[in-house]
Amino acid sequence: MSTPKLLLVEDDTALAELLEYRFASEGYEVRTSADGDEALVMAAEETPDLVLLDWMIEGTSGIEVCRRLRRDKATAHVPIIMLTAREAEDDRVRGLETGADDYVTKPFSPRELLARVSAVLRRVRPALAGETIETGDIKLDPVAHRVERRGRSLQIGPTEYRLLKFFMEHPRRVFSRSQLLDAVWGTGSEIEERTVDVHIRRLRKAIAFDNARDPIRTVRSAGYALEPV
Amino acid sequence: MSTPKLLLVEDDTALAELLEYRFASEGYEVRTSADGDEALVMAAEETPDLVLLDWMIEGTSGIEVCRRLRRDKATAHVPIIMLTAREAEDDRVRGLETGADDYVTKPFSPRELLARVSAVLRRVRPALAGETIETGDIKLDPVAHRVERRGRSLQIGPTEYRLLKFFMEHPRRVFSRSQLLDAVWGTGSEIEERTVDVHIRRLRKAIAFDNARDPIRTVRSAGYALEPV
DNA sequence: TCTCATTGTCACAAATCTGTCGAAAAAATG
DNA sequence: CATTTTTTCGACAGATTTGTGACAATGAGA
Repeated sequence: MSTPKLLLVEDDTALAELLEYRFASEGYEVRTSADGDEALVMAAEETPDLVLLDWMIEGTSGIEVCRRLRRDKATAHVPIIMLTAREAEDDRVRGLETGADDYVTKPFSPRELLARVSAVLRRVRPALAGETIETGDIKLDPVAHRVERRGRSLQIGPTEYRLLKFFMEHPRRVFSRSQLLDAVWGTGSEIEERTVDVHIRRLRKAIAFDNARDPIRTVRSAGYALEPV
Repeated sequence: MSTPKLLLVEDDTALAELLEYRFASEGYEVRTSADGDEALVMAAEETPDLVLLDWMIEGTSGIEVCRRLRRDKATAHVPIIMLTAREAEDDRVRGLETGADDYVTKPFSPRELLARVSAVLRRVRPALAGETIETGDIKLDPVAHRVERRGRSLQIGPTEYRLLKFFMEHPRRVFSRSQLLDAVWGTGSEIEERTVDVHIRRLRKAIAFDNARDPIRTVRSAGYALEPV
């Protein structure tokens, strides 16, 4: 899974370190700069997934950084959350008008900022916020109805898709044919149990990949299970 | 340009009226409800573009309304801004975790809320804010009502235009025929579902380009999606 | 009024999916 | 090793779903 990359622009060293630590421990990759111009260079070097921008930094002002980020095509669509002083409503409004996506007023708790960051990422890049299911090397995006393995997208039929999705929602667990019929075909479907085998085979074929190991395990006289590769 | 539709859930009548007035005069279409359950019904009737949700309402609580909005497929992706009391940080964090996009703490100025709403809409549906949207090599200018691909402008009918615009506002996502009917033709239109197919074909034809890949993906038994090329 | 673009439906063709069989293969059993 | 049980595999006909061309109705603009 890709770890979201944050760019933190904050000249209060103590606060910066605190945040860096918290975000890192939540699985984010954080790069920090205390200076507006330096931050712009860093953003140009490696486009971050989200920018945390203190409004009151020395040198190039926050609002100017925001504007320049928006102007450059590479960073024009990177979400920006600004960190502002509580009182300055004007700043906040101006920030939103300039193109920031959001703000958090100081003092804030790291926990709150985390929730905010994740909410914004969820909006902008669902895949980063974990709306997709990942099992081993298979990724399934329910919103886009798309399945890929090792980055390559797979061609997969409707029933196989539902079957795979069900398996991925409950990895490692063994399901009997009748359980699968209930879960995937719907309760009370009058379908031959053997038919499940056929769809398992079709699913296997659909997700087969070069010589990668088959992630679907047959449990003799019990059913099938998906084992993350 | 289309006027953004807001749903305001607020049981403080005075505040509700104030906001209604302000937003209306800024070109928004506002529907108001003082009650959670009623609000859910209203949202189901006509999907709003954004929900303003007071956290402390009588009856069904704000958090519950939020959760239910998220659960229903039709409203799952409608942005929600919650209005909370200043102190309750826990509520705010919980709200963001439940799926709200944003919050504003009371008391707030209408001006600030306006900026916030417009920021969220810009992020989620740029076309509502009058910005041009770009998806892959297709560019759509909602103000000029023009579409171009790789610099060359495309001839495109009204319905196909709305369809494309909707797709471009939600790239990659799969929409069923009935969702498309609701979104593009308007709720409750009594139109044959298969008609969507025909317009998809017309749209495909309109945006076809030399031998460029067709960006509209058919998802069998599910619907259609726009994939950036 | 006439013209022309647009719209919603339909019917048919094409593509794709589904559930079942029976034979072959593989795994347990004794 | 022979037998029994269970799973895999290939094939196929019927069913669903989607693509496409044609057409009549509608309505805006000349």
